[in-house]
Amino acid sequence: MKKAPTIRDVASAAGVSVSVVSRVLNPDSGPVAPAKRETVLRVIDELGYRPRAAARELSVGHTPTIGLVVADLANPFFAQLADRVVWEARSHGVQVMVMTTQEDPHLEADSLDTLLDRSVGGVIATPTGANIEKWARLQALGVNVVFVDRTIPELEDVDLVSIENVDSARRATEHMLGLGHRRIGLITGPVSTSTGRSRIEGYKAAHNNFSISVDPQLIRDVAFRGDGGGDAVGSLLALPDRPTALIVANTAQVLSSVRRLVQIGVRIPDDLSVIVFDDNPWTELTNPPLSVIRQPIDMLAVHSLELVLGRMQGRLPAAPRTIEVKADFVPRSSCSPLALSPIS
Amino acid sequence: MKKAPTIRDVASAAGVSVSVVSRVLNPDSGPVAPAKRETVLRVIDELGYRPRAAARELSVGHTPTIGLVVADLANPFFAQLADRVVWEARSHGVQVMVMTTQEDPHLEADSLDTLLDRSVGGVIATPTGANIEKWARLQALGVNVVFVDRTIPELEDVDLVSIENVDSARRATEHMLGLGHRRIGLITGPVSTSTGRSRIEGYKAAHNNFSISVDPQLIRDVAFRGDGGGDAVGSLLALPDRPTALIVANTAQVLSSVRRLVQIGVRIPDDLSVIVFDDNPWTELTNPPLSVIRQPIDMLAVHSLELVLGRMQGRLPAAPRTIEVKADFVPRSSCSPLALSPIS
DNA sequence: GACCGGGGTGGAACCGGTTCCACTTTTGTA
DNA sequence: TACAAAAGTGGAACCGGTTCCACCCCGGTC
Repeated sequence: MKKAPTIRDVASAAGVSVSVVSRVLNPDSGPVAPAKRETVLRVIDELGYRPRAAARELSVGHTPTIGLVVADLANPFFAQLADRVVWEARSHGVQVMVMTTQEDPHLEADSLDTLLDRSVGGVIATPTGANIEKWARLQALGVNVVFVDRTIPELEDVDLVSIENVDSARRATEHMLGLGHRRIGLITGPVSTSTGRSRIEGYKAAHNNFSISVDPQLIRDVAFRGDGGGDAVGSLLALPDRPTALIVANTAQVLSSVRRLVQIGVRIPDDLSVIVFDDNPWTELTNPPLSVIRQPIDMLAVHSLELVLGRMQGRLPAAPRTIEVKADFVPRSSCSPLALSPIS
Repeated sequence: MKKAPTIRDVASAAGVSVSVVSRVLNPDSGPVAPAKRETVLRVIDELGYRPRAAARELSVGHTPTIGLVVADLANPFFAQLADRVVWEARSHGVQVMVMTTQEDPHLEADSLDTLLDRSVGGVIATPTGANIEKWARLQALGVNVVFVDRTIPELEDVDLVSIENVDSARRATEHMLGLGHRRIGLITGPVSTSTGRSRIEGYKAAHNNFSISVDPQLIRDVAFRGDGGGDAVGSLLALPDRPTALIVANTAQVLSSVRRLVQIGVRIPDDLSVIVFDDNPWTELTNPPLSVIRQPIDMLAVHSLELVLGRMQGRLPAAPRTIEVKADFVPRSSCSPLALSPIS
């Protein structure tokens, strides 16, 4: 438990000044004679010296660190996103502080304070939708903010990386309509979120294209947390004129929804055609394998990191950027044409 | 982008010295007249002042931060563990830096360096098994290390939190033996890991209890990364005298293994009885639902955090602790008795 | 009335880096 | 050979907190 050597220890052991050691540590910060550089490097190695991040941070005013604020690591979508972001960031020499909000605005506010205290240069986040003034403050203090997956429309000047939500929902819906389905249930995120609204928009657009009117009863916007998906499944199937197809467009509620379908023994696709958002690893292990809208998580991670690092290095125009990546529709076996004359 | 106020700004705005502000910030560090405390708190609020973590860290020499080093966040087991640890830590006012190793010793070494640079007080990790001297160095520098799930036997004085690996594997095996199975495949982690060895030990113990000899061909220790699980499934089923039961005791390879089973159309449990380690959310959505050994992730998280925080606060005896928590066997529908006269 | 004790306060050193700047030495060129 | 430019170096201030310590002032005690 001996204490770690400091830059001054290195300097005196190498017979040079701290300035020289610092310049060896940070190439391009000034010239060092090759011979001394050698000596210093050797001493550093011998002593096992490592510069302390806090000291450097204090003096330069910021850290090569970004915050990643997601709702819930237990959700595979966020977990994979986090994995990719951490991984990509490392290859850029950037550390990531992962924080979870559990969709709770208070926890989100806490996380932001923490990140602020740590002087992170940027934040990648899936915002809960609240804390608008807090996000604004963060930006005012020079922290670069990139939202991923969802956004807060009230907030200007924020970069956004997401999938083409409207289009993805439209395609899924049109696929069902094309199979002859006319009553299509939609389970999506809260209308208070941008994704919730966009996906409903896509759903309606598809109906519009097919000149079919939309039954509002079939649209369920449920919270990300809790068991809203399962409950929505229950109540949709209890409808007098129950849907023959279901689109689960709420990533966090897919598991809950599918679990309920399995529990009540719905036969897929005979009783119900199903498309879910997000290609979790298990979606092809169910019986039958589920057709999915696959969010290209790698792309989301890469682009958001790109944006936040780009801004941190000031090599991006000031105007906020919105990057929408295409989501693939992966047909598997959970959708079938509507039987021409269903039992009625 | 105005710069954030410092403690000196607060001090002069409140008409007191920085010492007073600091004492207000850290109660118990000295007396402050109630009236001044009020003033200072008001000014802090007005200015939106927040102490910078780096400055404090530099001064006190350590941070209320721990590192969490796991193999792969995309694996639900680690993701949930991380989620719980982050969550629990926050309630103790402790930040968590999540790092992933992808089972790569180099990346692990990198992560440890980073954590060291940031002066974390403790580390919770699932070690790759390498970097022994690096772990030792970390400890020598006063960083408290707690391993979770697996350990490195060569390393003394490290706390460990894991499930009862030997016992869990033994119970799963005995369950199969009790159903009449005599050829039971085992897919487990590398024998270079403690979990790999323990689970093989349990498997053998069960056979011993039933006075049945073990066929080494049926034991496959495969790497955590890659597609070793699927390959092992393939080769086990290709055996002339193929197993009638399979235990997948390699958490990371469960998905790969089950995917292969589904691909080649093995009927479970008719063709093959199956038990897998780890109750991923999807294990009850497969057809049929899988019987699992459920690792109590919450307990693992709580205990490891408890240990690391306890050590950081110096309120634990010096001797290393090993905490083994019981894993539940959750029977579902993927095991059946061996048919008395199989096709032969 | 002298003395002691303690609450309350501010000055200043310190933590371990970075960076500016003044200074010396080397190098290159006329 | 002379002299400017460039390379190399070290001292010291600085980042923003914490903490030690000296000091003041007040009340209580003999």
